Amino acid sequence: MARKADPERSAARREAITQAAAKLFAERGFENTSAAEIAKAAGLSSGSVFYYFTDKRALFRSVFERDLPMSRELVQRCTAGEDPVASILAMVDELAVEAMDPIAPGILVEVLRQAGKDPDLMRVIAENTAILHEGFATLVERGIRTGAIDPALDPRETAEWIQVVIDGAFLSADPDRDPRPMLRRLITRFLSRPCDPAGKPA
Amino acid sequence: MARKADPERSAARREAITQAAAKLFAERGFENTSAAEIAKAAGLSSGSVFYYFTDKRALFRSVFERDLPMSRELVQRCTAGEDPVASILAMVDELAVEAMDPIAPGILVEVLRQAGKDPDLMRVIAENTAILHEGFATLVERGIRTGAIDPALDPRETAEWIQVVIDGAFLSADPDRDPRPMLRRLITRFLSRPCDPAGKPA
DNA sequence: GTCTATAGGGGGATAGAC
DNA sequence: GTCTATCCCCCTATAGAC
Repeated sequence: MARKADPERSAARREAITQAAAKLFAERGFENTSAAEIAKAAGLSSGSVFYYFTDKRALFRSVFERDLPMSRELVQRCTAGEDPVASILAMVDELAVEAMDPIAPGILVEVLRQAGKDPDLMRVIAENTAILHEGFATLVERGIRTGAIDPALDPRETAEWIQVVIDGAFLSADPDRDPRPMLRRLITRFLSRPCDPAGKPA
Repeated sequence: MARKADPERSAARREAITQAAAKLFAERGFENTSAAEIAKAAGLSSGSVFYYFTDKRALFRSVFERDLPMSRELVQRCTAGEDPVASILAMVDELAVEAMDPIAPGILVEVLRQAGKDPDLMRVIAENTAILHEGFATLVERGIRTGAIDPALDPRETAEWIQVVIDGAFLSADPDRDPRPMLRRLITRFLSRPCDPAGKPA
């Protein structure tokens, strides 16, 4: 029985607003989604939205602040593996699964657009990118040392390009189509030494 | 000396508005760019903008309608070559050069967002994508027949993935960095038969 | 054709009751 | 904490003079 200042109920409310906002922002865009619409979708009034969030941009940021712990966990888990190339592919696979979320393309596009206008959001996004970048770069470097990855590659630049390909996959994601097989082919061959058969040639 | 209804002056005006709009839309987004700002940048009044374009969306579309003839020409020129893989790389190279335009990431993001809201714009974009898609698919098929490309690949799906990679490169384009070398590596290896050295192993 | 002025509508954020 | 009501700014698109 909620007494006062129930922090659980409060957190649940915030989360409900964030989720409703994510869906609407992805479908209709930031500027074309009014606080009133978000409030309605979350089952409360527009006044309450501004009780939980100082303004609309803060609400938008909350969508991505949720991702930071997930990215950290993903990198930590994947950099623990033995085989660097397999670990990279595991990371890519997991990120690709997120791309199959129906709202993924919309929300990616929207965040890129808004990041240029909101320095706070920019920081959140940059941190998320940096976390993944570090993970990929570490694994690429490790792969070069073990000889599984082409030593002609620069680890940081290679990490960036892996992210470029993933971003591309997010952009044109189709919930009905699993991007992972082709992503694996792209990345495996991108990383491999000039004439080696990739990883396991089957 | 311009007499009346000078069609040249008129076209130049339209073009000036379109160019100013492209820059501002890319930098600040569609909704955050007012007709007055575009007018000012193009050196006329907001009323005149609506003399040349029925509404703001039509103005946005005009930015991309310019691209259609360019894409057609590009495909025609590149499908005329002898070596299919080299032709694909030539197409990718040319598209990548466009990605080095400072406004490229912004305008790509913006068009993806707006295409979902404006069926007319959607048609323009779909046609441009289709033109490039046909070009790539034709070349992939040709490459499979000549034995230069892995026959395990489906031409249309492969064409889509080439475009995915290009879109990714556009998204994170940096005017100071030439994406072409890495794009070439990605695509060459993506296409090649399982154990062949890519194209020219040097 | 190009301008100025404005009608007309929408929505972010707040005030204040409950 | 949650609501309703509303202030106030901005912007698209048009009207009408020149």
